[in-house]
Amino acid sequence: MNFKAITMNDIARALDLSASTVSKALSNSYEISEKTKKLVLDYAEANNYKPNLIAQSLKQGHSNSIGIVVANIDNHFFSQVINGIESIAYQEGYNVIFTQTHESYELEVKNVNHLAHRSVDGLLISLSTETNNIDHLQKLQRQGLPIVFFDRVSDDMETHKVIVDNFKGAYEATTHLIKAGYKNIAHITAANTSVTRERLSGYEQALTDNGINVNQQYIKYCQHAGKDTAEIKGILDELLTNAVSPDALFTAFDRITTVTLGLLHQLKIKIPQHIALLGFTNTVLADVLNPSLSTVYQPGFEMGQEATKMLISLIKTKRLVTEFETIVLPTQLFLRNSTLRK
Amino acid sequence: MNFKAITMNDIARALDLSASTVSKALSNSYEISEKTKKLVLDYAEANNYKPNLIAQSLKQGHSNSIGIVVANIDNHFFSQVINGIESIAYQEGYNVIFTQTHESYELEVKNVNHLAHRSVDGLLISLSTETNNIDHLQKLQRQGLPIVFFDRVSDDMETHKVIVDNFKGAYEATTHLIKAGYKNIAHITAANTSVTRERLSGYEQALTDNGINVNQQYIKYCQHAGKDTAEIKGILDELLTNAVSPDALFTAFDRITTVTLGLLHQLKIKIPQHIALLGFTNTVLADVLNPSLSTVYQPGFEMGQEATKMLISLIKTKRLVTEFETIVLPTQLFLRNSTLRK
DNA sequence: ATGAAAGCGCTAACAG
DNA sequence: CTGTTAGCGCTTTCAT
Repeated sequence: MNFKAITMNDIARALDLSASTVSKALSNSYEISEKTKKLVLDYAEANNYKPNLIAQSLKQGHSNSIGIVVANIDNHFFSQVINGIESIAYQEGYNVIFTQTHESYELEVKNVNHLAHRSVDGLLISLSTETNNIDHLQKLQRQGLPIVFFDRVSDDMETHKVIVDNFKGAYEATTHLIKAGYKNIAHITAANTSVTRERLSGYEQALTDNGINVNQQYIKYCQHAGKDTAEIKGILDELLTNAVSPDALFTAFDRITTVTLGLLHQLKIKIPQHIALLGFTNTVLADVLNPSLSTVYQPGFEMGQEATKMLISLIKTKRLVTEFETIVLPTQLFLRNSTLRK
Repeated sequence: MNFKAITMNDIARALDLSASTVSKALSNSYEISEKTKKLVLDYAEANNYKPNLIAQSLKQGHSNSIGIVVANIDNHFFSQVINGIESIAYQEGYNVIFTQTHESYELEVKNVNHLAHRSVDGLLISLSTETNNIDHLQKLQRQGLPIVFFDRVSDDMETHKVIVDNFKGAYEATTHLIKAGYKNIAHITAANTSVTRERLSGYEQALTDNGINVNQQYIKYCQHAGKDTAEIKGILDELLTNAVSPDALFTAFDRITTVTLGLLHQLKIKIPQHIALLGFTNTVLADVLNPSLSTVYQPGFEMGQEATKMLISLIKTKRLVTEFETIVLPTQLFLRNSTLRK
């Protein structure tokens, strides 16, 4: 059982023409007579001819498709980014292939290489939490593959990037908690990404600016951005048995935020009476959670759009690009019941 | 700016060998001496050689990749299915390419054809709500492309299918509402899919079996499975201004369920006091919604796994397959506060 | 206006 | 053990 579609040679043979004539007719070349064009087009139509895109790609050296690498698609933020990417890509005639790293460095390398050597014309990537080393990307960039970073970026490569103002988003969130009367604000975040560092400094700066000492015992890292519920459970246990248990949590990643909410429920901890909760998440359910959840929202759709526009411009440029841009989008703070004034 | 990776010919030229020797060395053929193998392997390693998968696919007529078509990835159910698919596919050495139809027939046709002619070895598909006609799939099947349906299937094609027991899931859900004391149970569902019909009959049968008349005014269809919030808003308005306003809602699709919850909140309708809510959804947040949400859960991960196993077996079979199987997985009913006894 | 031929990168049958 | 050759389906010169 093997997929066999009709080819140009089949058409050529059937109509007693040459393959090159058929090719030209199909692409509406001025060299071909109207009569022949019609003949070919009608036959192709009638026999459901579709060009073999693999052969086209091999011949042309490009494929009109772009590759996407994200941590997980079952994440509100990333799925919004993907929708933004698609919206621009389709409009510009590009197809989109996406892959998940599941926060694994190994899978990231594998997927990146697979995409590159399946001849995507460019790559859009948000690094996995495990990734420290971007050799795999640098090699491809040196070979001429256009790469644009979004969300979790690396300083080790010069290219276009799209991020949100993580520092400001975290600063505003933390400041809100302080103004609402919370004093002992813990921070749960993912290990090792650019996003981690920026949000952490926003958190620390807000504390400092309000005369609160940064307590290292209140800063907790998850290895895989919240995929491991047990790990977050352990972190909460540590925080809650601390000499001074925190009265608010500021969570920095989508999955960490929602998992934390679930765990606090299981522990029968009242929000915000016992502990307030505010986190980065793009869930559309924030309003209908119990309690409704104060969130830092990231413009995922717009991020996808901007990154894609930049990538396509890189793809289309013939000359070497050496001037790169980093777009910084604003976050939005939505205040709901999980951070009601103390 | 064009991606140029090192090729086998580059290696052959550099080492003064022929391309076929290099090819054989790289695939560890018994024909090649250890010395030459080492020479080639080392050079390839040092120069970051990666085979051009496009060329391999063209040559071999297959690509070790499978294509997935779903409505939307930002849907808890579908993203779980995708994770199930990946788990089997990777293990069997296949890569996965997925695309979204956004419930559009046109996009479905486009994506299906794109995948097929980009030489995926097989296709896994859940139909869009708009799809009535599966010519596009039948043509490909006739040409020998293995196709497996999951979730939203069609009777118009003989092939392997994986579904859940939609009738039973809906029957149990409706019966639960009745037993809990609800009398006027409305049903909001998506238009036009196999899933719609099966869940609708489960709902109707449960009513009938309990001596309740089926009221057509209580059965409402959304055109795009809940993507259009305004449409659901309109439906709720109609239901609530009905002569006898329903005291319970049974929603049949993931997105419809969560959007309905949000809209009831906006309308300041108390759940379950004013209206109970129970729906199909795979959201992991069901426990922490307000109120916690009674749900019909579908084993998405397992569905993805089963479908992929079947597809890969079809791909690997050389002879024509004429005996097809439909796997039916059970749903699970989770009772929470949104359907508390009246 | 049409066709012959070469080649994209790779594999495989066949020769040596 | 290594090389030559042909060909996957398509595009693109270059002839005719």
